[in-house]
Amino acid sequence: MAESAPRRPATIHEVASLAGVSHTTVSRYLQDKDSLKPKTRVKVEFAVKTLDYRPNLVARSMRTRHTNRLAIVLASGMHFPGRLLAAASQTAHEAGYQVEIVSVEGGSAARSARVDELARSGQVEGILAFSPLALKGKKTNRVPIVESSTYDDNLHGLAELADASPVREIIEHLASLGHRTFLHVSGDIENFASARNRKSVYLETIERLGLRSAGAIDCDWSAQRGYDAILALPDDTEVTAVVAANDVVAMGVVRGALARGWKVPDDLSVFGWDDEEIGRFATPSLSTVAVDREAQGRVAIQRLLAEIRGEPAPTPPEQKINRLIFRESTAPAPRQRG
Amino acid sequence: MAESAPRRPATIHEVASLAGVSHTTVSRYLQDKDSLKPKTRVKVEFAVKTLDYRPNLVARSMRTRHTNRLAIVLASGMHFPGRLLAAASQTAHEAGYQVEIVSVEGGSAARSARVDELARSGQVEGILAFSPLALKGKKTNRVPIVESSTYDDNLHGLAELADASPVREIIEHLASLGHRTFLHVSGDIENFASARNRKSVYLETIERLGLRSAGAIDCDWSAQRGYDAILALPDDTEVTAVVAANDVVAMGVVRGALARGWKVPDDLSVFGWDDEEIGRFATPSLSTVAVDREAQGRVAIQRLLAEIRGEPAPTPPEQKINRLIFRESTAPAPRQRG
DNA sequence: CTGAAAGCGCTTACAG
DNA sequence: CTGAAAGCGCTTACAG
Repeated sequence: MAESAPRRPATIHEVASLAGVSHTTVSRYLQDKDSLKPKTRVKVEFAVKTLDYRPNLVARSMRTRHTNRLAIVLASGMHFPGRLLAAASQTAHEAGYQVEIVSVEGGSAARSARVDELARSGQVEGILAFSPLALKGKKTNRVPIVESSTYDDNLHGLAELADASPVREIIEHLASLGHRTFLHVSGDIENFASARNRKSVYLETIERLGLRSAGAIDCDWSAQRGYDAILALPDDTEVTAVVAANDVVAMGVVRGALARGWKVPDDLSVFGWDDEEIGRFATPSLSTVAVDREAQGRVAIQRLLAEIRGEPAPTPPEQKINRLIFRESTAPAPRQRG
Repeated sequence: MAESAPRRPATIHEVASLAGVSHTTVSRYLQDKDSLKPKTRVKVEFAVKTLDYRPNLVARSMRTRHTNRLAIVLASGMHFPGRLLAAASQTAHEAGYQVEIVSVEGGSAARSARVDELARSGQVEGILAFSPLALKGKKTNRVPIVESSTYDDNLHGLAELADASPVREIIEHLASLGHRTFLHVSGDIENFASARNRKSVYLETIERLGLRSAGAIDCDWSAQRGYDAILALPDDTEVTAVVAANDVVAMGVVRGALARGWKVPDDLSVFGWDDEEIGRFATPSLSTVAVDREAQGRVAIQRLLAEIRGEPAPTPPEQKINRLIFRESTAPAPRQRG
């Protein structure tokens, strides 16, 4: 079993000596095979194959001062947007970059320190951070960092992209169905700008439309908190519609309603967020917001690339990133309450 | 806005010259501050602070021939086991390694090529692959690669860890409830060893216990396939229990049953896998297999570290990794059918 | 078209 | 305790 295969990879010098040329020529072959004369090329080709040579990318990076790598930073344990990352990776590849995802542990300070270190390590040329950061100190000496929260914040007010704008649409839709008193089970307000944005849009819209809110409960994106939020409502609550932070929370809300003997959507309408597959098949299926994760990933990388190149931020895409999907968990408000 | 901050980080030489010492001394300071005499240390300390110096890790790696980095490879778009990765990262950190996650695109061949390239790039010291690979060619010249599928396969028969052993327990449990005819909606058989393992354990157990199977349907881990599998059953099917590949598929199965007018669990029992939060709050809540993702992540990294160090594979942990959870989606078999 | 030389930013024996 | 020198594996002007 224990192969005695050489662990040490071949170097460019070994290739050169086997081929009987200088290492300069081998390097040239690596950059552009056609720059060698055919006879030389064949010799080098043979040596590369024989030794199964691959250039050491660390050495190359050191010399070229380019790693062609970007990092996406997530908080450890954070829900992982697979489709967003796939799209981000692909966009980066098309621009000649490899993407790696780094999961950072600890509190905001520890995470920020790790990101700062990464940004100065010379290992990557740019960082996309989905982990909430608290970067301090000089921005100097480090590669560009695009923060997704900043990102959300910057887009606030830009109707097409602002992460929170669907909240307005959700409430307007529910109001058109006769709902008058709402409850918001927010996301992790403390750590996520998107959660803060949504909450503030919720409150603004309630106010603007002259509706009532029974509260905006802070939460941690967990189903249990959604469940608890419903159980905490008084028996004579006038709430007939709940806007939940995401589908997981929404599922907890639905279950909480059932536990109280309320029917969904007959007695209570519930709106989720994320269009999770499992919510589409739940009973009742969840009304939700489908987010174009691919577009988000693409746009985020494009922003980062622009910063790296020193170009102005790219214009946001035309298409809507968020789309409301109406399913079984929402219905007209019940007569007796509203 | 456009800060004119120097993009180029300070080098060790600049620190040395500001401190009035040799760069050797600065390097020494980086390794062990106490190896300098106090007066010198203060000077270096000051220069490091002033220039906001961080060593270039690429250069360091080149010299030390160590990157202290491991890669975890996932297939692009693949469901992302956040808790597993968090545990894997932490275990690696404790051993002095940073972990990066690389998402690879394309078919099996393209993905394998990318992994092979990574394994020879000198950028990482080991790779943990959760993407199904088809590595060919010599194993030589590349860093250790632990494949999660191989991993599952190796553990097959090792009751405590084998990924598929809960299937046996599930069937035994359901049989004890009077179920006699089963349906298995498998995972992605083609690409995942774990899916293959579970299917074969399913078939073995059915056989061993003298039960009946209406089939083991290949699937892609999607709810839609679970739904379709149920709709495809004949009206007079004797199936009273379904073992689904995961909670998402199970949710599709439940919904499919409802669409046919069957009650869950009264007419049909459904078992999922993964203990997803959303399935805990679904109605009916899903019976499922809770997987200790943290332990999986830890063990996988430990295996990789052992290979890197040339040590024998570590002994698997004592505790069970999988635990059955019985919820509302399973019940005794209906009288009229079984 | 090819080679000799310099250098990317570090670390590590080796002297002193 | 500190410094001069060599070298990690590449690429890139510069000559020829």
